[in-house]
Amino acid sequence: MYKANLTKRQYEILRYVHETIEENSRPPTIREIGREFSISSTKGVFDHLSALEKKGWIDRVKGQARGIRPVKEKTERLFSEGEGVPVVGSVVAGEPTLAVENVEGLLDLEEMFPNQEDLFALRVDGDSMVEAGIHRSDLVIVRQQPTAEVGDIVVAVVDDERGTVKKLTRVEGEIHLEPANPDYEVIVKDPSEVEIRGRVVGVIRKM
Amino acid sequence: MYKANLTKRQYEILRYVHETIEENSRPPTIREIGREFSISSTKGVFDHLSALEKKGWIDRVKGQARGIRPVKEKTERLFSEGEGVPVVGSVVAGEPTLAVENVEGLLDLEEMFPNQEDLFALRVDGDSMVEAGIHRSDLVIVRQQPTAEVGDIVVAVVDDERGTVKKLTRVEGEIHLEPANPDYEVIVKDPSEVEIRGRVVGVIRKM
DNA sequence: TTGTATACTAAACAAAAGTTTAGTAACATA
DNA sequence: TATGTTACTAAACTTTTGTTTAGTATACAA
Repeated sequence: MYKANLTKRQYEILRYVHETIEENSRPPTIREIGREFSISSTKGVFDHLSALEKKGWIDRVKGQARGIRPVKEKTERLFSEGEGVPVVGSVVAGEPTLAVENVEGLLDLEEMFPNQEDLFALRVDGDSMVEAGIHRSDLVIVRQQPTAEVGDIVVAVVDDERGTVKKLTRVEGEIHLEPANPDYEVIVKDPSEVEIRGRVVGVIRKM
Repeated sequence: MYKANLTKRQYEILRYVHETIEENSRPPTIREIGREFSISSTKGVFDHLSALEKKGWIDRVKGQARGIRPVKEKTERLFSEGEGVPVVGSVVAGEPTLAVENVEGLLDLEEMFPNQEDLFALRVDGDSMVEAGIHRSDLVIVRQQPTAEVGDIVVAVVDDERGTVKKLTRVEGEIHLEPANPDYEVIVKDPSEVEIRGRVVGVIRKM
């Protein structure tokens, strides 16, 4: 056994198929694989594909040109070396930071903030939320919603002004939009005067 | 003219090719396109592909099965509706936040923090940098480097301990690792006792 | 009015690619 | 010792797929 119940040859061929799709947006033909690995008979390659299919790494569309379809999640997991930014659990003295043992996983930003229709990003232009860790020019990721819970950091529009990022609280029937910076004052409004646009669910900063 | 110098039919066929690749990891054959659009003759489709090629939207690998290769950037730009989180410039009263006019672009996290070999992400486990906007359990994006400039926020290993995130300064030949929290003390060390592992280039927080 | 682009049908052909049959050899497992 | 898996060759066969030829019809610009 080589890796993940595959033989070395099967692993190499699966990798070649995966890479060909990445590069050319289409799977290789049996003869292309044969050429790459110097296997003169198409049957030689065919057998490898049958083995890969049996072991659940690929699907095949019978009789069709370039009918190899790697099972996506499995295959991507197998060949994900170097794809994405690795997340390390801790930095320890002596060892190189990116030693394989230290890597806990890959940072999947698409997964953290997927293409959901109700998400948008807004660049922050004041410093009223610095103590909440939201700085000028940070991007806040906002989930669109017309209401929010007390304690949420929200994007709200008040007095026909431009939107502002503040912490939402309620005191005696009034809405308080609290900055996280002593230099700014709490905005106190009647609920009818505040339009809540969404709740901040993430912050991204590039320095 | 329909969109981007294409006829309606050409646009539809290009979109079908694009979507087929997205869904099945391989381009359609000429006959598959014909089936989709009820074009009984392969020549009908062939002509459309020739037109698309001539107009620079696809490349073709002559004589090969599924040899249609959409020109990546152009095609992706054309069909990128809804892909990614939109970045809005500001939130204005009255208008729906995600109105097309407000969208400045799409948040491309892969572009912000690309798969560069020297990047890694580290989850912050203390609160010593809160005043620099780095909170407990934030992910910091770190560029690996053995030295850094004064003023940089760095990941450093001191005294055989686990790595720590601090601001780097130098005073009279000594290295100061300054927290951004008055509850913590500055770490003062001889340069030989400090291993700098990298510089913080980004922060990502999910709430 | 002539040429060019678009949008096709129908049929045939050639090349590419998948599939099958027959067989060899090494190696591990029961 | 028999059985199954791996890893192939060689050759033939079938199907799929790309390509070409011949032709129709419409619309538009020079």
